[in-house]
Amino acid sequence: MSPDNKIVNLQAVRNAAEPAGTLASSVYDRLRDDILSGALAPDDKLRTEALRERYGVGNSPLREALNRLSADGLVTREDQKGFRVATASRADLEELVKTRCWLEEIALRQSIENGGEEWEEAIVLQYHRLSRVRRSSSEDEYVVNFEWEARHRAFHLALLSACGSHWLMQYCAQLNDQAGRYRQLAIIVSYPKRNELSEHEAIMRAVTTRDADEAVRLLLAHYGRTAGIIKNSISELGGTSDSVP
Amino acid sequence: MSPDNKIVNLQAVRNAAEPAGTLASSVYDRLRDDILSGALAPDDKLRTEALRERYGVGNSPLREALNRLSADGLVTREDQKGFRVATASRADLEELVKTRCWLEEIALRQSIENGGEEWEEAIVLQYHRLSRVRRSSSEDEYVVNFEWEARHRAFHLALLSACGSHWLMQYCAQLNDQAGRYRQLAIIVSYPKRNELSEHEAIMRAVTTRDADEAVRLLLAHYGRTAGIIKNSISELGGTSDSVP
DNA sequence: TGTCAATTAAATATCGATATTGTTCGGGTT
DNA sequence: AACCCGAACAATATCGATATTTAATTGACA
Repeated sequence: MSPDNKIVNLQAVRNAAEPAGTLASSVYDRLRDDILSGALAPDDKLRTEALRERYGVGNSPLREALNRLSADGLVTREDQKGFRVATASRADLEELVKTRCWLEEIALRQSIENGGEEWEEAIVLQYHRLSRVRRSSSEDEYVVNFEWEARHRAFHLALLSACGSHWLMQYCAQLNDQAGRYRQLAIIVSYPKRNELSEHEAIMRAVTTRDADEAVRLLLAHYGRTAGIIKNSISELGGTSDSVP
Repeated sequence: MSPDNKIVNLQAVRNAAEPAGTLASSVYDRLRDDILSGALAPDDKLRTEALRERYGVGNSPLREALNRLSADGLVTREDQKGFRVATASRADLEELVKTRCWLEEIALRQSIENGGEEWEEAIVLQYHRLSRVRRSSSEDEYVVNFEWEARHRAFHLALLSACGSHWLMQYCAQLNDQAGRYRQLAIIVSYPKRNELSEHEAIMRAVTTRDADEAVRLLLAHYGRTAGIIKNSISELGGTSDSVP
């Protein structure tokens, strides 16, 4: 009956560009984008009053969205004290990258072992889609391109999608989003010249050749390099709270 | 300033026996217990009307609790259709155990590598606490003993607590809870005679000796055995919906 | 008579305005 | 300077109104 709005369970896995049947879901999506894109800075306190005005909604849907986001680890919640954007620090980033490498190595090896034709084709498809959009919306300066973000995410998740565990997929998706937030925070400082596309292509080749060791090596190097760039380009992370005044 | 109610972020890591400052948190705790103990059966649809009456609260706190639970994967949510208790199946159980073994092996090895005195002592302490309570509240038949559940959880998490990643800890805690739910679902059928305490003791010994391979072997065997028992004692999982009529 | 479709009725989720409760911050007192 | 009190503010809870989905019933047609 319902067309395609039946997302199973994992809120974190849903794609960004959906009609969002309920108002709460819509606010969830928009807030999520604002946090991931850095429009809402780490540690900003999220006053319900301000947010209601910002998104033009009532209390209930906003609160619901915030609760879901706190589940994703994008905002923190404290009883009687409200919500704030999750903090960001060098230590957190290192923990994040470390965890991501642990989990994605497992997921990737499992996928290579178990994945069928369908899985391989999905990767090729997602790579193609990724290669068709530019990283930045503007030519001159960096302006976040949500389409690129979505496709980048889709490509990386496709690599892992045959791991055989919904749980692990969900976790990887979550860590992926967190890493995306750090990327946005850092990229404002330095718009990288690195040709990421070739790295993605190399990963795809190793994967479709079923060379697990090589694929893992490339993937972890990919993350390590990104993490290095981020760390270097960030003097200190934290609340430059110039949003939602 | 605030005494000790400042749980960082992970709702899933919090202990069950807290004052719960806000109503929503209180409902969250109670609902969680009801699901983990099997009082609310898998796939039961959670009608807000019934639940509001059951817990004597209004709409908002209930909805908030449900949203948090859906983040923990204990309930599922679908736009415009409400909430239900997460389903349970043999396939899900296998996926769960598999994932748990992957993640806990990493966490345990890391902990053994990085953990200090403090960590070791915490394990010994938690083991002691676990050994002081009975599995069942009643002598004759099985009646869930929330104190045992809490300490069992604490012991297992203590093993992993030096892994160096909040993320990984959170995931392990979540999978732990899920496994706990299956244990409850199965134990109703067969109250096991197995002496779990000796297994826990063996794990503790291997860990405190820093014998990583042996510790991992024991831990995974522990989970495998439990999973086997559960699978055998369950004809078919699913809604024997005799709760919340 | 049986099946399918359409319509209606009941149930349930969503939403926003309002009321309550808790937290924070400043001024005055010991 | 430390402490307590009260006013202003923010978060949380309740309730009533609206929109949506699920089911049930009816009517038409094979």
